[in-house]
Amino acid sequence: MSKPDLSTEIARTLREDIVAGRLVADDRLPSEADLAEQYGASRATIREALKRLAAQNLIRTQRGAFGGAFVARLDWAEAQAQHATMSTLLISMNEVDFATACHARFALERACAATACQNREAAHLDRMRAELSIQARPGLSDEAFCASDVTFHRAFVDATANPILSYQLAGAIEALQPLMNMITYTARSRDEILRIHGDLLHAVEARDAAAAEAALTRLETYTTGVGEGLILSRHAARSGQSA
Amino acid sequence: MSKPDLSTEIARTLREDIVAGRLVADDRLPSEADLAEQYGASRATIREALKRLAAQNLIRTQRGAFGGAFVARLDWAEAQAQHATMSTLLISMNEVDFATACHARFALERACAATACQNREAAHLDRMRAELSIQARPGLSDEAFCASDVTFHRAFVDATANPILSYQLAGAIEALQPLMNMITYTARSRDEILRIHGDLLHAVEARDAAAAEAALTRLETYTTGVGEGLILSRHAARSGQSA
DNA sequence: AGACATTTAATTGTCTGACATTTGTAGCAG
DNA sequence: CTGCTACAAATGTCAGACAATTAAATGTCT
Repeated sequence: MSKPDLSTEIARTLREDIVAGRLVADDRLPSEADLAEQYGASRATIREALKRLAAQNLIRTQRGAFGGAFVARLDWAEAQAQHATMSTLLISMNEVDFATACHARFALERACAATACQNREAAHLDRMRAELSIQARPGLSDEAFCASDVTFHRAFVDATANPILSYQLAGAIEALQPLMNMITYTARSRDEILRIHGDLLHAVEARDAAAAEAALTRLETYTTGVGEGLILSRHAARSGQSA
Repeated sequence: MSKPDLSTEIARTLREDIVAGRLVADDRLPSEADLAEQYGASRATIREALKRLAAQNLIRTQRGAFGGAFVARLDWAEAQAQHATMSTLLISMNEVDFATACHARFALERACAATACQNREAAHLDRMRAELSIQARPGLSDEAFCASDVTFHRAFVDATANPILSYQLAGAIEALQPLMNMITYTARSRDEILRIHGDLLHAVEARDAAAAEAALTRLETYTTGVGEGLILSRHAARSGQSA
């Protein structure tokens, strides 16, 4: 067991104080000078520890008189963004194959179906309808179509009115979107997607969970199929080139 | 738009290089001195930037000759732990009520049922059986029971053989466990839990997805019920005291 | 008294230069 | 070939200084 760095240790201590609730949102930490004295470290070391916490969105700092480091009020949106980038990295680094990613994404989204059908309100339906009409616009760029795709699905999971589900799902959907885009740009048929999105909207509107799940399953099947086809043709092209 | 700190900017630049794949796992970053020269900043500032990246598990540093900062190979387990602590904080800070947390947890876990039943192997069943027998031990401490509970459910989601699902779910399960524990310590009947766990195991063994989902739903209903009861009794106690 | 300008003090952000510590590599001795 | 030593390249830490920022206190004018 190698001894960790001092700054790492200090960061760990402070982090535990926050996670355990000994330091609560908007509490002010001692000034860097005070912390330095308290931990018997130099200001530079303390600052490195604080920067670690800041990178994890556990604290925010303010300059000037009566400034300092404050325990951050971590909100859902911020955490979601962080979750999404971490998932993105994870997926790209571990080279998850498309079928696995696709399966996970829709399994998770199906988990929202029943709750979304139960709790959806008019505003959610409106958001979904708005995105649907955007997606139907002729001449829409691929980028815009994909962005609207994400928004549509986020509106769907938000309809669960469960912030935990929203947080988990929206993070996952955003993280997997680059993979999805990759195939959208080349091969996805917008008509088929639009049809399924419409079915999903109507299912949620009718509070028909089974139909919503069925729509998502169809979307999964379709997307997986397109992806597989692409990979096959790419393999064929590659072996053709390398031969 | 206030200008962000230099160290923040440098961290952002390097992070983008990593996320965009311009720097790839195990690549070595320039030394702190080189980076300082390159960015026109002092070593201290560079170090603060690097510490931020280290806190996000994007790089790891090695001391000594030919040491330095290397792009980290982010693995599932590490990310999962980070995901779990972030979720824990989020839940405690936003004071999610028990019913919402419970519903989200089981909705997500049910999302795994079909896949787990399809892909489960003997090893997964063995792990689940082992935990089940631990949970049946008389005189088992509450802490040990809860720990085994977590392990049991993680074995279940691992049976999906889908690392993305495992990552998402295990993070969520661990994050919600403290809330679950809170009620376990006081009121949960182990017999009922054991019975349902047994049913879940048998459903997975028989590859019966519907039965697995049903077991999870029963567990959700039971847990939610116990939680509600506790909250009610607590409210009653509090109003009794404060009156 | 009230509005506005100025000073002040506290605090973070950055720089500089130094030294301590760690660790792979090269060279040397046996 | 093995083991020891010396070296060099990094990161880790420290001390002290100055710059920049900001809220509060103080002063000033009307």
